This record gives sequence, structure tokens and C-alpha cells, in this order.
Amino acid sequence: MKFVNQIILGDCEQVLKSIPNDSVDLIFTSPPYADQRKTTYGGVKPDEYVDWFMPKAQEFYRVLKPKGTFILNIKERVVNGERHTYVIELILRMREAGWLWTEEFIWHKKNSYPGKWPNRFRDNWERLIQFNKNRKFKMYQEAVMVPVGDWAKDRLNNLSDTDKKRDESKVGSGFGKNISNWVGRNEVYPNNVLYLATECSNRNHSAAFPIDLPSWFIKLFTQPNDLVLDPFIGSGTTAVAAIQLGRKYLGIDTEQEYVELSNERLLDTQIRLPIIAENQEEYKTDNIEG
Amino acid sequence: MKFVNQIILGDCEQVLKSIPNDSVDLIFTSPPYADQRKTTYGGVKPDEYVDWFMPKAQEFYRVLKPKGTFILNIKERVVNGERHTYVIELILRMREAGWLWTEEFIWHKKNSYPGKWPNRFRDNWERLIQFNKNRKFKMYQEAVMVPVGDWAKDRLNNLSDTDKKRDESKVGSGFGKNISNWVGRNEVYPNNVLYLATECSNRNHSAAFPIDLPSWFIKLFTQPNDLVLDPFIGSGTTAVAAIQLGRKYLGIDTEQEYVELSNERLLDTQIRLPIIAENQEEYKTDNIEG
DNA sequence: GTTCCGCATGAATCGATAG
DNA sequence: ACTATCGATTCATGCGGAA
Repeated sequence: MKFVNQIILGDCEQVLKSIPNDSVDLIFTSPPYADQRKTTYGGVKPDEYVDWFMPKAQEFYRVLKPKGTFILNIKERVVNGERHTYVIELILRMREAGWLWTEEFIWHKKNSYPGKWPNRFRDNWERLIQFNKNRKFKMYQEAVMVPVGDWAKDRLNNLSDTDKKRDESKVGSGFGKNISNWVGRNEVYPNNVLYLATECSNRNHSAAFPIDLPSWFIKLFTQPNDLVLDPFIGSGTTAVAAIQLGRKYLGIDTEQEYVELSNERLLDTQIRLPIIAENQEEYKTDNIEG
Repeated sequence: MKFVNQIILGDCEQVLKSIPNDSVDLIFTSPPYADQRKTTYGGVKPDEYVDWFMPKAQEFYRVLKPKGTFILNIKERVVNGERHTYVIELILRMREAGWLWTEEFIWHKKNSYPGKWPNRFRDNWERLIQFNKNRKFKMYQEAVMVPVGDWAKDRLNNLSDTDKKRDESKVGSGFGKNISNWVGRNEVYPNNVLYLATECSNRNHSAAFPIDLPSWFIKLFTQPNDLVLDPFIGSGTTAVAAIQLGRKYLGIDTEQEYVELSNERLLDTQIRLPIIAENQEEYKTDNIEG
């Protein structure tokens, strides 16, 4: 397909017209926040944000595969002492346009610097809003499992009577469990809060989000060789994550300088990739042994 | 004032009519989430939730002081594979009714119930939505500072054990005086993510939220002897927190059994209070020396 | 008094089946 | 077809008794 594995200069609304229907597996993006990056993006006013966004969202809908997923990383800015409502209005408008609001993940920032204003503290979280075209969508939950907590070592070796049978929850939810089912399990499923550092470890460019963020969703919603689209690619983090995980990418940005930055970074990634892969293999082995 | 330091049986919409305008410093509440506790409460349908809530919110507005704060702990449930929109619609309706949506805190749950479904993971966070009547509101940011050490080692910005004990030490003693010992020394300001465990050990009553949750907001938005209102008091956690921190409380609930439960628990708290305070005094001295 | 360790507990959602 | 009920699924924490 045209444009695959490229960073394209232009407005995604126009560029995407060259992309066929139902061809993208995952859209992951962090668009310019309203009025926030005025100098680079020309600054969309908060009150106009939803109207600015929706035509683009319509193109996203068209190019996304029926079982694909759209993850939107966004945060509302404070305007005149209030959280502006453009994000929640966006959710309502997206639903009117046919999208399903299937989930809202939270990125809980791990290492942000403390800060305070007269009437508020540092905003330490962002929304990762999940939209889908259908109730059934592709999700590879095993790809993001995490090591089980230390509690398991002791407890699973020494099952109590209640642990051996099904134990019903007392709140009447009908939610019960049987601990003995978990013997021998090393990994557990995560939840919808991502506790990640705001790491901008790379010295040459400032990414809006850590690479672990797109990586996590790419692993969760795509398989190798699937196509990942970021229509506001910025410094290229989503594309780097896609390459590292063996997925195809398509990045778009209206700013020449970001397109160049992304391309430089991708070149760098592709040169380094074999080395990285090798390290990863070692790392993985270590981890299993330990 | 009528009803101060009591738990009242009834619908808050009616009960509050006996309360004068501009008399409450903080409203902290966790109403029954739509259709979620139908075994105990009636179970409001998600689609009807906003209409059910707004008349009550109007009474909250009337009784809240101009510089007071309303903290609403709520979470949307999944209906037919989607997050229901009643919470975000509620925010928009609250603004139409004159409230300002000043902030949204996140409660990141430390130990939520396990669970995974074909298309989603466990929902591990809840919203704590802050509403105000005015852009200028009372906020005592120094009262919720956290040890810098905790922040540094990623334990993050919430109530560590030592911090928790220190909180209680303020009971009955000159709040502002004590806290000033700590300001500027080893403490930093927190942020808007609260990383707390769900309370799980009390056999007699199951609180929907840990006491640290109301405690944190009571410290942040009130001073000793201020009045804290919880119009859906449930098992009385908000009132217990208010007493422990030397504030007045007013609790309301439609369920006889919850009113009784709250009262029992409060009695227990009041009996224990001098003992707690005494222990804490000792603890505090130790800590300052160290 | 302090540490250790056992163990009860906590705002759910989906798919299948029955009414 | 549409609603109601039921079974299956999944961890980590902090209390409290014991050592």
C-alpha cells in the first residue's frame, strides 16, 4: 500500500484520502492539545477543538479496520480556572459519529516533578481514550501480561482451606475466586491504569509521551506486520515503537521539522534494531532464569 | 445549626431543605453509582442517572458556602460493551446549573478486585470530580504535603503510613501550628492522583472507599470546626474522617441500616478518639527527634 | 513492643441459557 | 427479539493474631 512505513508531511485529513478503507489495525495518537502548542501547530482554540477534530476522526473511521482500535491520548487544559470540556464533548461527538467509547485508560505519570498553583496541584495523569467501530475488536491480552506479585510465592505454596475452594465475595456481586486455580502461574493480567515514567530519555528530541505508551497499546491491539497509524506523529515515537515491535507504521504531521525529526529518529532506530533485538533476547533469557 | 454532627435518615434532597444557604464548607460524597448497588439502594438506571442527580445537586449548591468545594467520587459502568456516558453528561449538566468543573482527581486503586474480560481489563481507577461555586475557593495545600522521600522513591505523593499517623495527631491540637513544623523541611506538594488501597479488613461494614480518601480532601479544603456534608453517607466513613480531623459533620442516607451502622461506627470513633490522640502525641515526638 | 505471616476482602462484565 | 438470571473469570493488600 501507498505510504506504508513512511512519515508524510501534510494534514492527516488530506493525506488519509489516499489510504483505502479498512486498512489500518491501530490508530495511536496524541494530537496537539487545544491552544497548547501554538508556536508549532498554529494553536486550535479550546472552543473550536471538537469541530477541528471531527472531520479528521471521520477519516480515521474510514481507514480503520472493522476490528481495529483507535487510542487517543489527550488531556484537557485548564481555561479560566476550569477544566475545559472539549475532551468530554469530543467523546459525545465521537459516539454520535458512530464510534464506540469502549474504554478509558489512565496514564498515571510516575516521576513528574511536584508543582503547585494557588488553586491546584500538578496534573499527574492523562486520558487514553479507546474508541472502536465494533463491540468485537482484536485484543491480544496475553501480550501485555505482567509478573505476578511476590505474594504468590508464599501463598500458593501454602493453600488455606478457603483458598482451595471457591470463595464468594461478601458484597453480593457474585464475584468469587478459587486461589488454587492460580498455582503455577507466573504472569497476571494488567489493569487499565498505566503507571509509567514521563521519560524523555532521548536527548535530541522531546517526545510528548514515553515510548512505553504506544508500545503497550501496539502489543495489546496488533500482531506483527499489522499497520499502525499516527496521524499526529510529532517526534516519531509511535513509529519507533511500531518498528521495534515488528509492525508497519504510517506517520503524518503538518510540520516539516517534525517530519524530518521523525525520519532521522527512524533511521537511527533501524540501524540499531538488530543490536536492540539481540539485547532483548539476552534480557529475556536472564529474566526467565531469575 | 440543626442536624450538625448527626446522621439523618432520609432523602438528601428533602433533608437539606432544613439547612440554611451557604452553610457547608465541604461536600464529599460517593453516591450510589448507576445500577450498581441495586441490592441495597434502589438502583438508578444509567440513562436516568443525570436527571436523578441534578435536583439533589441543586440543593448541594444552595447549602455550600461560596468558597466551599464539592468533591464527587464516581465511576461510570460498562453497559453493552461501552463506558456509559452518564458521568461526563453529569459534568456538562452541572456546568449548566452554575457549577464550575475545577478539577478531576484520580483515585488509582492499589489493590482492586482482580478481573479480566474478553475485551477489557479490570477498571482500576475512579474519578473524584471537583466542583466549585467560584473560581476562588478555600484550599489549604500545606495540609496535605507528603514526605519528600516518598516522592523520590516512587511511592508517590500519597499517605504513607507515617504520614497517616501524623494526620491523626492533629486531632484536638492546634492544627496550623503543628503543620508549620514540617513545611519547607522534608515535604513536597502532592499531585492530583491518589494512590490508595481499597479498604478490605473491617468485618462489620464494607466501606466503598478508604478513609484516607475523605481525610485527604477534608484536610485540603477545610479547617478545624468547619462543616463537612456527605449526602450519601453509607457506612459513615466521611463522618469518621471528619471527627478524626476535628471537623463537624452532617451525614444523610435513605437506608435505615446504613444510618444505624454509621452511628455505631461514630460512637466507636468518639470513644477511641482520646486514646488515638494520646498515642499519636508520643509518636510525633519520636518522629521529630529522629 | 516488634516482626512475621496467615488470610479475608474488595463499586464487575461477558456469554450462555432461560423466560 | 428482547430481557432476566446464572456461571465463569481474576490479585494484592493490610489487618490482626501469633511468635
